[in-house]
Amino acid sequence: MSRPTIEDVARIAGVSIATVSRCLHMPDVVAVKTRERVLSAVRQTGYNLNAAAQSLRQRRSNTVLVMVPDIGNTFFSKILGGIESEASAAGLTMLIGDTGRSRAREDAYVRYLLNGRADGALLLADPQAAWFDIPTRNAMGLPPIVAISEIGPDSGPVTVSIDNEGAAHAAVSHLIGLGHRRIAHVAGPDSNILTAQRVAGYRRALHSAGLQAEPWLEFPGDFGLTSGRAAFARFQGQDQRPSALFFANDEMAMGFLASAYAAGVRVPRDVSIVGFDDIHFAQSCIPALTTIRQPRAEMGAAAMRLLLEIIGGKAPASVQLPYELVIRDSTGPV
Amino acid sequence: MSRPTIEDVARIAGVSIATVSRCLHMPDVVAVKTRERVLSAVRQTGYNLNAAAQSLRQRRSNTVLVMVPDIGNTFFSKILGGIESEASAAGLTMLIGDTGRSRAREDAYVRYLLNGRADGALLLADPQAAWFDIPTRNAMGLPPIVAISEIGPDSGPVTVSIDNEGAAHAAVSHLIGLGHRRIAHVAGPDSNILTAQRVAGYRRALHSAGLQAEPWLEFPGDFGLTSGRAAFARFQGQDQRPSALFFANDEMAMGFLASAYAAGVRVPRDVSIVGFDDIHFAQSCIPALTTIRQPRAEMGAAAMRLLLEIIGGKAPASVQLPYELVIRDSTGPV
DNA sequence: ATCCAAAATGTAAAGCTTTACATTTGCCCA
DNA sequence: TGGGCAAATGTAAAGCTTTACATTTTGGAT
Repeated sequence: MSRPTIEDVARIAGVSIATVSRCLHMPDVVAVKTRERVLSAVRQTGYNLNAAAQSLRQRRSNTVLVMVPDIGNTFFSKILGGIESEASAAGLTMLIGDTGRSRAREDAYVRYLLNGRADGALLLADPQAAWFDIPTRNAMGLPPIVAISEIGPDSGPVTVSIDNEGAAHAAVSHLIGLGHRRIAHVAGPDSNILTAQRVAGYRRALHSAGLQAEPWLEFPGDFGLTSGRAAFARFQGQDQRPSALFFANDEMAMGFLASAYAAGVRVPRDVSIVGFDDIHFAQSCIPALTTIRQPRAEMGAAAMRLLLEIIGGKAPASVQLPYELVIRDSTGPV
Repeated sequence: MSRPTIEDVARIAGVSIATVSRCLHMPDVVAVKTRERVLSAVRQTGYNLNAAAQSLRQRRSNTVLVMVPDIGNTFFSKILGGIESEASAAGLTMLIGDTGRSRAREDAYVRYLLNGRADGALLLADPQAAWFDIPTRNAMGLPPIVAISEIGPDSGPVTVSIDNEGAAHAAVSHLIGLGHRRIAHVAGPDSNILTAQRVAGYRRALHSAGLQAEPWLEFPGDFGLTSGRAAFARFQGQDQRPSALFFANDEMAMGFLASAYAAGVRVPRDVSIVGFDDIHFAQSCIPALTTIRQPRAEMGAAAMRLLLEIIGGKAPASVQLPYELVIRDSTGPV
């Protein structure tokens, strides 16, 4: 015996399939007595809607897909929480696709969208392929998309972001305010759109203070723990060590802290550290990390709301949310 | 103009819809010339399969749902990686549902399964509701399920796990081997099935060494940073401080480390610390954390393979994978 | 040229639901 | 009792694909 269908329910309840369908979706238009009979038949048969048939008929799936570049990156989790709450409030199921920054996986999820399995998508990272610019997307018939944070502005989708350049500026200005003059920056990967913005903010802050931006004070990085450790090695090896470092994310700062501790370099006495993101563990770093907090839950929620608007036929503008400099124990006077 | 259908493609290519379908799924049975014509028509129209129709007809969705209790918990990410690689090798798309340990969300994903949107599910946590025992599941007509780690054994699904009791035993024995005699355990939440297993291993290790398991050495915890900090407060306040603590997970150990550092208590000189899980940040704790590594990617992969077997009609047995004690810098002699 | 088997293609049904429209039922009032 | 209107229910089509089976085409052998 295979899955019961709406027809089985109808037969048992002694009504037509239309009435069963109405019982399930618009219960108030069917007579109370009938409704009871139908619902009891539903229980009796253990009936469940066939989502494929429903979705085929309704031409929508009541699902939203969130494409995450790396689910292991703690930065994304709170964003997902924000998305989920808005999505479920709107009756949509949120599903997460982890692209692992791989082209193949990304393509798999794009196909998912193209096949109509989701009514829209939220992008948490710059895609590998260029399928997200508006003309291409329309040509492909892709459902609407909203990007969060890591995406280029040109002809791309509606976006939720913070002022990364301004935030970097604020972080570095904080260091300057503490008397630091030789301040290094550990950047993100070149491929990431945020990298350039944060570098720009770093440089501008230096300039505002009459300082020179020196190439040898700009360290490469890739957002990973290891590149934080590498940054420490480079820091150690320099003749004129910077008295402070601004990291493009918290994870790299944590890698640096671990290496510094192991080498007996004290933070913030010997060197001040500022991170970016305020991830979960930032408060429990040793020492607790000064960083830039992004309103992650709110970013997710805002993106989901934008997506719902687009699905509803509107054409909302991109949104920029406020960041916050969270001063903890990893920064101090020179 | 709405989405092109297979019929549009057929018309343009001058063939029947059956041929188009065959071109897409069994290209070798159609003549080369025809195939070319069809594929060009596909490109021309920008045709994409309608997943709903396909799934309706085929009675499967080529999707596997992974239910995660808390996507922000870094413990899960590598498991997901393992699942993904096996899933995509089998032509399935992996989707993640974050239940947030909330009953409502969990129900939403169960409904997702019941509606036939996924061909099977992987459970990364003990469900809130009791829908996963085999009789209930069969009665509901749920697709097959495999659980990873955090699930009770009774009448539940096929499971992939490690020997938690043995691992806890190994961790505590390591401390005993270093000369520790007063060893505390910071447990997980009571609701979690793993908690009891790890407590049991802790107690057994003490007994094996002729030590007494004392209630005042068993601290409560909830796997969060904060309960690690609370454990430190309790540790501080005790007359006879333990010389070592075994934590039921790394995150709590990290909370403890942060508080200890702030209070000037040195690890491992003043107190030795062992965690559990070997999460990403464990190697960059200060000091680097001695912990139990679970083969997370392999656990995910194994679970996915089991699920595929069940889908394929077999009835595989549960699997237990080896753990490993990773000794770093947070443990030392008394 | 004819015939046959194999290859290629076509036809049509099935899969399950939603929904516009048609029909029936129930109720109130005259 | 009958008429009329609203409420309740039913009928049937549409949504798009896969696939068993039927039919046509191809190509080779005689």
